[in-house]
Amino acid sequence: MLIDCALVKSKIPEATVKRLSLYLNCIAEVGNSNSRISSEKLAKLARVNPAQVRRDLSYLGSLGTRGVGYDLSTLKNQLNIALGLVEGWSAIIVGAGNLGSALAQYEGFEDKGFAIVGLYDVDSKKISTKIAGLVVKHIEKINDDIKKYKVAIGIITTPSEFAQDTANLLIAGGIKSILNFAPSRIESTDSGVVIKNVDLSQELQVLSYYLDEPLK
Amino acid sequence: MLIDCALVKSKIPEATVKRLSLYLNCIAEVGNSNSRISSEKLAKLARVNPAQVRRDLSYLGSLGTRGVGYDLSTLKNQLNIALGLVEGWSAIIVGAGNLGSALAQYEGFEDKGFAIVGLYDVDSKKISTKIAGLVVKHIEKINDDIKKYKVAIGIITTPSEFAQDTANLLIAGGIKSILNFAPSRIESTDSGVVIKNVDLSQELQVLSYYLDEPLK
DNA sequence: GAGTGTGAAAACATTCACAGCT
DNA sequence: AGCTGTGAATGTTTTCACACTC
Repeated sequence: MLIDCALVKSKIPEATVKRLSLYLNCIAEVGNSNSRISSEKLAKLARVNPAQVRRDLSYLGSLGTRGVGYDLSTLKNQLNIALGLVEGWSAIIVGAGNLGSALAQYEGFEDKGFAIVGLYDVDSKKISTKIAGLVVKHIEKINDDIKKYKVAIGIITTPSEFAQDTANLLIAGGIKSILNFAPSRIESTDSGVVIKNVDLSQELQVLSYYLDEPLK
Repeated sequence: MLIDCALVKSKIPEATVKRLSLYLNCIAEVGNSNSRISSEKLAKLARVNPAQVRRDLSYLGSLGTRGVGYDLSTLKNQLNIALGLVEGWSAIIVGAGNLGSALAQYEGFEDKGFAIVGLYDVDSKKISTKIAGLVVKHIEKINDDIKKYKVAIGIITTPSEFAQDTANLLIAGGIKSILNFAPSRIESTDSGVVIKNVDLSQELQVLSYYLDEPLK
């Protein structure tokens, strides 16, 4: 039997993908005087089990050195590659209110290789003002910009009632994935488009459960 | 044998707790002309399996009626009770920038029974201004307010470099749980305090993984 | 000696499938 | 007839424990 490879990339479990992103954040803060890190140290930073770290990283190949640990810069690189953060995805934000403005200047995005290339609204008071280095544009410019900047990701921070319409607009414009921060859930009208609804109050509700019943 | 009950509350799995919060959001949007909902309908709204819905809700007791479904208002009540959203937790926000302002007026919070009772900063330009009905106060007032309003939850939206100091301040003030939206991770200096680090860029990174490798 | 990489075991989560209630 | 509640089956994730490498 000859080949059975190349195209068969080992799928990384969803739970692991989330932690890879976590690991990247954890080591971002590690001083670069240390050029190495062990699974135990990383586990402590990420508050997970060391075996978990090793298992997760093993999906990226044999990055570590037995008896030594993982080389920090190699690890950063490989995590970035695995998560597709080296492609430099472009994203746009629809809704220039507080949440949109906050995300536009969120330190975490640019650091991770996401370029926010546009910020849109319908409010004429906001249009042409500058937020986090971006000029707010009218939403009707969106279609052109998606093509022009090859935008892959749309971030929705409009009021709830406009979230679905905005999503439809983005999908019609050819965007491939949407992150919705509005509190109402939105649906994809096109199965090729990935939609992620982020519920900012969910974490608070989960916290509430554990506050309420510490015995459980 | 006599008792073996009362104190023994059946623990709800973490994955279920998250979905309970999701279900609550889904049914919030259902018109109240319908007084009932079946596991199948709710499953469609939440995009999960109907059996999942039934299993999850069964942790709250036998809420449904066979052959009929779940009574909507009972369901809402029970979800609120299970998640501890009826205690009316008070929360404060530290950091009156865009993110803090966005959260202060986030529709999702008040709806879910969280009262934001304070908004703090150190910037004298912001102090005494009004955001979302709240007067921004200097952070040195925090200790008194935590006691006065019996604040259970602290929300951190400061720049990264001040997040840990802010957390320490909140913990010293007697707060029981912290939600950190700053992009750097913070640690608890007191094991009795629950800390949740929310990484707004994580969802984007996960999205990036799936954009990058749709084959996986 | 120190720390990775990974089979095998254990824990956890989801889904099926159907008995049982209304 | 319709839909819940739940044992049992299946699938996924975490953890253990140790052979193996540097």
